[in-house]
Amino acid sequence: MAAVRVAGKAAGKASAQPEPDRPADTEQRILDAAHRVFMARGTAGARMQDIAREAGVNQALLHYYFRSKERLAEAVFRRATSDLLPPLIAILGDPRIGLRDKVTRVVHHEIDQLSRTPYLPGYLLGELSQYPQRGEQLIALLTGIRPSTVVPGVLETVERQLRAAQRKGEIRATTPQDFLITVMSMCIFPFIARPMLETLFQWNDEQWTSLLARRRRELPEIILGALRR
Amino acid sequence: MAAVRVAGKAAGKASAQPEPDRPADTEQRILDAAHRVFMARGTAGARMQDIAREAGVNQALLHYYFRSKERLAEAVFRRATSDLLPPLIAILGDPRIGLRDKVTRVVHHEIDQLSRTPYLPGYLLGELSQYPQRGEQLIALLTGIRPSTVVPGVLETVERQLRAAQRKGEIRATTPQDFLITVMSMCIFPFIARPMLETLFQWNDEQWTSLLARRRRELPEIILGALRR
DNA sequence: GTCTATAATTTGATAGAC
DNA sequence: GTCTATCAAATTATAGAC
Repeated sequence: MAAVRVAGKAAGKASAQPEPDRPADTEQRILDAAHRVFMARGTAGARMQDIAREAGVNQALLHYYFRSKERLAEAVFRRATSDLLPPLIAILGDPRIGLRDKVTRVVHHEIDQLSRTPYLPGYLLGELSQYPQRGEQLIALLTGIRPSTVVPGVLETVERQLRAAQRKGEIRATTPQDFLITVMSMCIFPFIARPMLETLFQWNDEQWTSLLARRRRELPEIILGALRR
Repeated sequence: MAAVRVAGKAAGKASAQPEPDRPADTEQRILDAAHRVFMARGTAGARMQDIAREAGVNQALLHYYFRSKERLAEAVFRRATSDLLPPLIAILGDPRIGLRDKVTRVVHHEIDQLSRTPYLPGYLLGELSQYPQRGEQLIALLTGIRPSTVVPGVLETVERQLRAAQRKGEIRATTPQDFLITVMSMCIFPFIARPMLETLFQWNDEQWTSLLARRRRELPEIILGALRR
């Protein structure tokens, strides 16, 4: 069924380890390889054999370290969300950062991050819609263990700032949820839709790069404009 | 690996056919069933056996009508894009519809359509990132056969309208591609991100419905606000 | 820890009766 | 056209040597 190729970086030494290039931490090598394969093909489409080849080991080692494909999938999902969400929450939840500055920083952070890991959002959202257990995993990750106070905290902070700006007549009335959805939509959607956009608009890589640079620059004003009354 | 359940409507008579509820056109029943299963689990995660059960026939019949899973996947993809894109193009490409009206109509159409088929965008964009051949299928569908003039036509029309509005000082300078990406981001992203939003915000169905109604009402103004200089 | 070989299961596809 | 039975290949997982 002719699927996409996995992004190269065959035996790249991503992490830090003494050895010139060989062993490095095997478990880490496997996790890195799994990350790439799961990102590119999704959990259902990923093959243990491909991950083994990508990691430069045999398939049995995958089971030695991770027991089963499901466990490996969980580990990859955990790492993916850890890479993406905490920095975002740190910015959004910081009450010392004003609204305008906050929007700018989030836009820049998201576009920079996703430029490096373009498959990430499609993978994450696909996982969340296809496997209900990932939702619980997400919650668990955000909290340590118990029902989250992290997100409510962020929402409260943002709400306070929105209300203040609204009182000053700078923006229309809106909920923090709507605000966050707007910001995320504008930042993330183009990455998920990239193949469609390239097809519809007959774009090459250069035009894509140019779009990203333009939106990185203009999105903060566009989003703030969308909030004005 | 515990995947999502396929949306019910077990033997629902979606199309038009004389028979009370039984045979109906078998090929159509299979395609409907395949549509539901592919939407919910993606092509890689879909199982021919599940589709057969969903259609109330045996697995051999699937091959009798569609030859292979790949062919069936193509048929589903074709139908999905046919449902989604042409109406959108009809609105966007119509030069008689003014910019403001156009945004409103697109927002309403998209949110109404996706409320009925919430899996559609996630499925489509997932397919397009995972199987390069879908891009060509998409092009072929938009044109009949040869390199498309449909999308360029839409872009030209929209660009003319954007330029006119810009000359009148109503909006900032922007490309039709940026404009369309903004509109699509705002309409489509929440549907792809729904499981994440429900998890992060601890939402139930009612709160989701309420969000959709609110955004259906407010998005046109928000988007037009985003365009203002 | 890592390998080779192989088991066990799943899954797409076909043969052939009706 | 539709079914049952079955095949062949793919894929996850394990046994056991080194």
